[in-house]
Amino acid sequence: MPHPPVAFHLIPPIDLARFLAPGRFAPLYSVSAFAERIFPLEFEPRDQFEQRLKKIEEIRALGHDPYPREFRWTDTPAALVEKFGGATGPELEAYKREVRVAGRIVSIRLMGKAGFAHLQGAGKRVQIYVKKDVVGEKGFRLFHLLDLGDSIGVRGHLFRTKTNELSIWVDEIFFLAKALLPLPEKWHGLTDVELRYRQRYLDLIANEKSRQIFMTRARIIQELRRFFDARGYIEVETPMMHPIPGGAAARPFVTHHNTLDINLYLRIAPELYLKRLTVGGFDRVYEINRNFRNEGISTQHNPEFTMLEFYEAYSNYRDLMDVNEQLFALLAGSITGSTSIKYGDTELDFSKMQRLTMREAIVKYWPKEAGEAPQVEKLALPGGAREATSRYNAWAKKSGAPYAASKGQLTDGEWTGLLFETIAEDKLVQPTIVYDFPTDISPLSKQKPEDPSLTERFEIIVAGMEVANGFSELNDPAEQERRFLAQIAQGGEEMPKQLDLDYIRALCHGMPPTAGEGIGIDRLTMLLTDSPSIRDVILFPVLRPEGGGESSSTSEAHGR
RNA sequence: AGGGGCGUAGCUCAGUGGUAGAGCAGCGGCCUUUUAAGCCGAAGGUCGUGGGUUCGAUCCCCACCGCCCCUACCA
Repeated sequence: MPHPPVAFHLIPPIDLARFLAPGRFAPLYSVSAFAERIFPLEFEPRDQFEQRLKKIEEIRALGHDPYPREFRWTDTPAALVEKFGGATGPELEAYKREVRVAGRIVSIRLMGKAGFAHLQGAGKRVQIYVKKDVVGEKGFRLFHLLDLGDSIGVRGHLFRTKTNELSIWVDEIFFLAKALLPLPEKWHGLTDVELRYRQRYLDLIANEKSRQIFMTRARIIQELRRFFDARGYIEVETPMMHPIPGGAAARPFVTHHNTLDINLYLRIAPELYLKRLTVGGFDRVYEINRNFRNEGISTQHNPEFTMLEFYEAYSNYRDLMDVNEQLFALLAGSITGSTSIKYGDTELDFSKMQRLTMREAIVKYWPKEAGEAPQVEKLALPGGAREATSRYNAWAKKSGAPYAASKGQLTDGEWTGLLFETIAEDKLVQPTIVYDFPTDISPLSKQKPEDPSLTERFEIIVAGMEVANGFSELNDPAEQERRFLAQIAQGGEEMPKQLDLDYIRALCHGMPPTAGEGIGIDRLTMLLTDSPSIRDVILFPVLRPEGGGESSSTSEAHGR
């Protein structure tokens, strides 16, 4: 059986005599003073908190540092379960080696002069057996002082109990850290969603499912890095604080730099900086990082969210579509073991992606009850999308179907986009590439040579969610300036207020033909972990502050 | 922002117009292979907050706070 190398030598052994010298563990503060200070903060339950503070003193009295510096371990609980889960009692007896294991105590069963507990570490539990005869009087007193939630280390060897559970026969207990507050209920765990989000640390301890989701999220990001690294991309970090927010249409958060005395905006997209890098000769770049949008919160929106953005010189949006089909199939396979994955009540098949132009999608998902579907050619005519929308809306009003509400005057392209979102987007459950977006709603994409009203842009929609958005990047500085100015002229809170002149200047130095794309990591993770809400895949989603934080009606970011 | 739902012990949940209950956790006791350990005993609550109706409100009504879901917003 494998015996992993143990890195005991990395840190020189401590001088125990000096370390345990009298007074060494004298409390730095009085327990009751701590309790007085902390309880205005309302950490509950107070009785258990105080009980445990007293135990700290008793642990000190036994000669243990209640908060020691380290513990040299040989195996995690998870590793033991993995390696020895199948070993029989006699096998363990024959292969009797010393193990040193650390973990959090998640169950205790005390029985007079012996007892059992479960140590949880690296996501798995292993049982320990502590016998007074073995650990001695003091060791057993320490065992008695343990609470659920405490961190301990043990030294011992593996065996199987009468009921055949893999367990550690403990020779020595090392106290590692005190838990002053109790763990959630051991059987039902933590089910209150609000508590799960606010106190994610408890959720992670108590709910294996939650732990798995975040492990999977980490693997997804790992896989993505591997995918792009293998294709000659380099990873970069561009600014999160922008003097001019750009690269998307969204309301930014505002912050202030004191020394420079300027307002800065938390970025709504890294796009314009990444393309400056393409100008600079980084032909393949990607960034995985946060964007911030001062907008609504829902099961699909968190004010800060993680995007992968990547740019590839000398390619176009068709190349990206092909890359995406590979990437999504590969990810689904490596993360879930199959290209067909369960999401809610449906099976999503990532082995292929339907491709539809935006106009085709409108025609395909036009409700029969709303009358004859418009022709693709009709939608392309001036006023065509608008006419179709009003025909649809007339029916929607009567039938109670979603209404395509427009604010103000819309252009043909905006009508097309609106109609698409109203009737088609949420119908796109199976992975679908929707392409050829109207120019009017795609200020950063290159137009189609044969039809300047459309751009070489696509989105990947899965389970009705936009998970990716890519295009052939507009690199004509004159055309880019025209579109920026049009946006500014149009106004509105989510439109840029100011021309990003340096970006135009960068384009003037010549950006090679480039294809670029953003993939929403949070939504991708939702799909691959079968999570219905984005908050299930974000460790600390945005919530209102606890205890009724001040309601600042003077939010600068809103400018209202 | 609008609609619906929820808020009872640290956690998971019952419950009632007459002032509150269980399990787990915690406390005391018994128990040297248990495993949602068991047994005995004691403790733990401004029933989210504030008003109102009522002789009496945790329950009914109103407002507020927080969370969840749907809609809206989010190219």
